[in-house]
Amino acid sequence: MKNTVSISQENYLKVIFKLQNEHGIASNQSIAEKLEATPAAVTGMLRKLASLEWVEHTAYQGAVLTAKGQRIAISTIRKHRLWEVFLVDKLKFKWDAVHQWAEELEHIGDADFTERLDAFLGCPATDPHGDPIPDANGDWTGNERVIGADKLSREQIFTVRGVSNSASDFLQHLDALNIHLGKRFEVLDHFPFDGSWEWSDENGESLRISREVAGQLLVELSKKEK
Amino acid sequence: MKNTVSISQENYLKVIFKLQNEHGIASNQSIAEKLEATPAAVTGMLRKLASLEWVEHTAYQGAVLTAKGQRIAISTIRKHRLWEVFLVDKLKFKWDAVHQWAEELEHIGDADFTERLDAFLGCPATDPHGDPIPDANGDWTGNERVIGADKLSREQIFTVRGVSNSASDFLQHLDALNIHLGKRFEVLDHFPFDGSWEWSDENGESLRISREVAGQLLVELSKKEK
DNA sequence: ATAATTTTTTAATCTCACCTAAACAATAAC
DNA sequence: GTTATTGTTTAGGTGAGATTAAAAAATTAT
Ligand SMILES: [Mn+2]
Ligand SMILES: [Mn+2]
Ligand SMILES: [Mn+2]
Ligand SMILES: [Mn+2]
Repeated sequence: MKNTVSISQENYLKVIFKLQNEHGIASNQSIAEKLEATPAAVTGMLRKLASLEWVEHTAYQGAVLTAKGQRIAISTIRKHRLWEVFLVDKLKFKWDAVHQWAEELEHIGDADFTERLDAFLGCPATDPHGDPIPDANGDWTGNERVIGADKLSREQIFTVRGVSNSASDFLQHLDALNIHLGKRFEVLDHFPFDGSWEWSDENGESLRISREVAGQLLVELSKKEK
Repeated sequence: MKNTVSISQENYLKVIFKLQNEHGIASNQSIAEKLEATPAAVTGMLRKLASLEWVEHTAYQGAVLTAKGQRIAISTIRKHRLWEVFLVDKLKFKWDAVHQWAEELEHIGDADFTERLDAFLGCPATDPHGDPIPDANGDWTGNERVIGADKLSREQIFTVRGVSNSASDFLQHLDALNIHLGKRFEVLDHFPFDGSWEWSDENGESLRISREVAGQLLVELSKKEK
């Protein structure tokens, strides 16, 4: 009766959780892509997870987590993000290098371990990419005031709060642009031709931002004053 | 050609390393016991490790690590002990609770990761059980002055430096006796009848130590003065 | 509505690490 | 030096988690 969850199962539950939040249901193919596995492998695992009552699987439709499955997924995400904080804050990794290791560390430790880690890190609210860290009960509050940087208008002042893409090539590009979480900018201009932007930072230095970059940056509007 | 080492393989190499240091060669059965596997499973893995050139396996004799195998084993031991320091120093685990987690954590991270962890922990020389932590090159110096507490004689003054058994029941027993690394004692008496001892601590409190406990405590003699 | 395409499932295999039981070597006992 | 005992290997098999290739269902296009 030891219903213990395997590493592979945790990875599946985590991916299904994220897909389900985006599209309401996780399709076989979308799961396969994220996990770099074949659709056939996904079918097999979904049957397994369904038999464990962690997902509900409707043939040819896709999968949705049960309450129990969601609990496991959120706990894994919590551990993933806490470890990312550890890697950046304590081990001084760059934010583009932590995902791979957190992907392994997230499978280690029980509830007690996780609470110790959380306390040691000072109970951080977000991970190095601005993603919220669920609390020990699995609850969390996303920052509701955060919007995509491609939704801004001229003269708005805003603070960078997160990224919707944590791939290292994107994060390294942000480093090259000297864009990091917590930095404030003002929108100087927007160019419909290519969707690009001109922003200025707090020192008045102006920089150009491509549509691709703005589309994956999450920002929070500031009160009108600078 | 990706010659990557699996978790199971690292566990085998680590166990073979320790057995080989004790007995010159690691027998099939001794490996099986430590890993809680059957001798048949060990034979299979030894064939695999031999084909990877990490051990030399002579049928019916036993296994010895190659230079490459030794490198992997020592690196795993280094990671294990560094993680144990992390768990005790940073996450405030008791020393009897860290082994199980370190057994998993030791398989995570590359050389760069390990050096960051080492630096973060302040390059500790020993783990929470007094075992030496190999350096990044795989070199380490055991404390040559350390002897078993069952080798002491009356009136000798000594400091507890380590344990030769890290099982949690033993460590918890030491906690109950209020014996910890770094604590100094003096030998008051030794009783050949049952091999037990009488020691006194620095406050003059005397305590009785069984043969079993003394046999698994590692101590360092102090200069004659108290 | 039928045909073409895409997605999912099934079926048959694979690898890894393990198991039990039987055969076989090496050691120890007499 | 046979015999008994112990240790090791072989043979056959399991289960988890993958794979490829073919069949089947769902979706989209004509
Ligand atoms: Mn993972
Ligand atoms: Mn993250
Ligand atoms: Mn291990
Ligand atoms: Mn230790």
